[in-house]
Amino acid sequence: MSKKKVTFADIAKYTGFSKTTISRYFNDPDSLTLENQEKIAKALDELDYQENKLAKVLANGKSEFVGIIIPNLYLHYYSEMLNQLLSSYTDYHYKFLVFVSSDQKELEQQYLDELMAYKIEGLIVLSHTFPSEKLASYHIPIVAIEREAEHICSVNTDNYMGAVQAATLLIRNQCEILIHVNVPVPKQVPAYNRIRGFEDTCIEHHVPYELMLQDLGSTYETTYEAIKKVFVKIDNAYPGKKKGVFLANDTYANIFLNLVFQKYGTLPEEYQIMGFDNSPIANEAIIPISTIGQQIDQISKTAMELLILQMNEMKKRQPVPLSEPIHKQITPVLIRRNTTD
Amino acid sequence: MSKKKVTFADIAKYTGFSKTTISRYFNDPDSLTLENQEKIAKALDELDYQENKLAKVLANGKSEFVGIIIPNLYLHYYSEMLNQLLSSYTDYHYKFLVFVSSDQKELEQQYLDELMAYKIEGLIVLSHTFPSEKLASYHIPIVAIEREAEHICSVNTDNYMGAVQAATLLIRNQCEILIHVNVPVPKQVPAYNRIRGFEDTCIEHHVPYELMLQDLGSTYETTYEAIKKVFVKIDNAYPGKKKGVFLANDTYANIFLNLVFQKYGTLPEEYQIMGFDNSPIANEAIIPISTIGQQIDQISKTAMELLILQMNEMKKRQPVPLSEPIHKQITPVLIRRNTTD
DNA sequence: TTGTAAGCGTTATCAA
DNA sequence: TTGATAACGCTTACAA
Repeated sequence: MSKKKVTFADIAKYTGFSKTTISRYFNDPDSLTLENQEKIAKALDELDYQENKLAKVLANGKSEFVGIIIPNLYLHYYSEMLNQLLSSYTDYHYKFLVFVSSDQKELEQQYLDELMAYKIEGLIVLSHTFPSEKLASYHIPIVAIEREAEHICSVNTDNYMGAVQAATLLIRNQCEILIHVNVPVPKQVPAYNRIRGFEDTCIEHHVPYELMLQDLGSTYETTYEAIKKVFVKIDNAYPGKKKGVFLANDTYANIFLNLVFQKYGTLPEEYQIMGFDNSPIANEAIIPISTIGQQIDQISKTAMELLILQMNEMKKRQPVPLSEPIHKQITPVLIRRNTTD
Repeated sequence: MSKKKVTFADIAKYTGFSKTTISRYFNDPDSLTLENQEKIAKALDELDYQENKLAKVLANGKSEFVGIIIPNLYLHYYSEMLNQLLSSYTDYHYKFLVFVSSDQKELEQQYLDELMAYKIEGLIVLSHTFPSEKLASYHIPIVAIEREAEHICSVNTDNYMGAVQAATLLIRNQCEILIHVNVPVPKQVPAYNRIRGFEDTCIEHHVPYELMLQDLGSTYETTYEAIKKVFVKIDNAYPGKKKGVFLANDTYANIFLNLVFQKYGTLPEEYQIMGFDNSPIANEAIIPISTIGQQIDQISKTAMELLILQMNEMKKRQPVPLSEPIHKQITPVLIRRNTTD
């Protein structure tokens, strides 16, 4: 029974060295003779030593913890992002304390308190609950992903370019009218640029367009009904015209496609459909949907690099915080599948 | 600039109490007079005290950490399970250290080492990498979810009952031939019982059936091709017969449905389709797919309860570990949608 | 009701 | 290359 835990003191006693030397064995092994390294290694093994990182953290201040606050794991975008972030362990060995926010201010405040109490070295925020100003006031390394980030570093998809790519493809495919289906996005959130990019492209190419911005429900069922109304409206408004429909995400696009397919038994020539996100549903739809692929792996990688940059700075004796938050954009990729010619 | 962190010693000096009293203020406030409580509260506020849980843990041994090792977040089943587990913070205030396993033995060993080094109080395992015997050897509270768990506590969906429900519905709907599409599941994993439940039900009702157990690919594309072959085979083998097809998950079912739909332009009377999992794709398919719903919230809840049971035991002076691992089953629910009459 | 002092298991500083 | 000794910030007997 390995009841009592063995500590550096035990190893020291067992080998005749001091605790300091044992500590050195772990943190700077080359400062010991090879012979002594082996002695200690042997003792470690024989006593079945288990390290205690908490004690280490208390002594040296480096928790190797990164906090993550994420809105939900229901949307593929978020779960895949979390997946990528967690997978960065292989490269950096940071450990992640993960909280799902569900948008309650008090709860999220608790999360922040806990994260601070556990001495996280950095924080990645995807939730929208707190303004970046408040987050910045914690004075720890932070990176925001796809959210308002005036006062903190951030990584976003280049939403503008994504919309430009989508609209351009629809125009190139001879669509006579372009329609963008979206919710009324607040100006300060990054996704607002999808609307701008779409509009600018249509104007630039002198192509007629319509912006359908409205509440699109919050459950699948309500969303379905909302999109259905949108479909009926479009289908009636532009008979015989080639319609390029750019929907704000793949879930919307899939519903729209299903509605078209159910009415016509196929996807007629006069409909072109583009989604956004490249989530699985775009690929698994009755006809694989063309979409704008957010490069989640790139976003995650960039976010970690940006965070580590700041965390490394904090480890210096005289940390010089960034004078200005750094903002990065990742260009999305156009994924042509079967709903665009 | 709040540079130097304030500790109990500072509060003690400031208020004239001892560190012990400050500690008591947090852990047993009622042992202080109301007046002194207020004094301390005031000091805490004025000095802007930030607690340090790591120091606390080192002193009292209770990390409030639970480790989670999960195979991936790509499958909705896993991401939703993680979501539910993380959400249990609201009830129990355990913090979660999350790792995604990706099935590499060495990496997963690292995860376990880290988790032990951070003194987790308990562990939830969904990955299949290590046998339960090895996990049990760590002698910490563990709960396995939907995996081999001979030597550790576990929570599983009642896969047998799920398959019985699916097969029974297909039989009740007058299917003349029942087909189960699955991969060759190893006997020791819980999902094996889906096959047994299906077979037993068919036999009991004297309904002809076929088991199609074969490799179904590991990417969407290979899976699509594999299911396509299955579809062609079934479609040729039983012309004119009412076929009840029970697929091992909703992704398979969706592909199968798409193939049927593409061939016939609709779902013909002679096809009945059942999936498994109740993942979003079942609902978002061209026709909403009937499925067996895993009660992920129940599973998660039960898992946490089972873990907390063990963790609480460990906190006693004389912990008596469970003599036998406890295994719980959660009955899934039949979700009738539009692919079964 | 409050205080003293010895931990918890490391690392950091300074000496040797 | 190695060792004493004092942190790190909190808890917990044991005393008062």
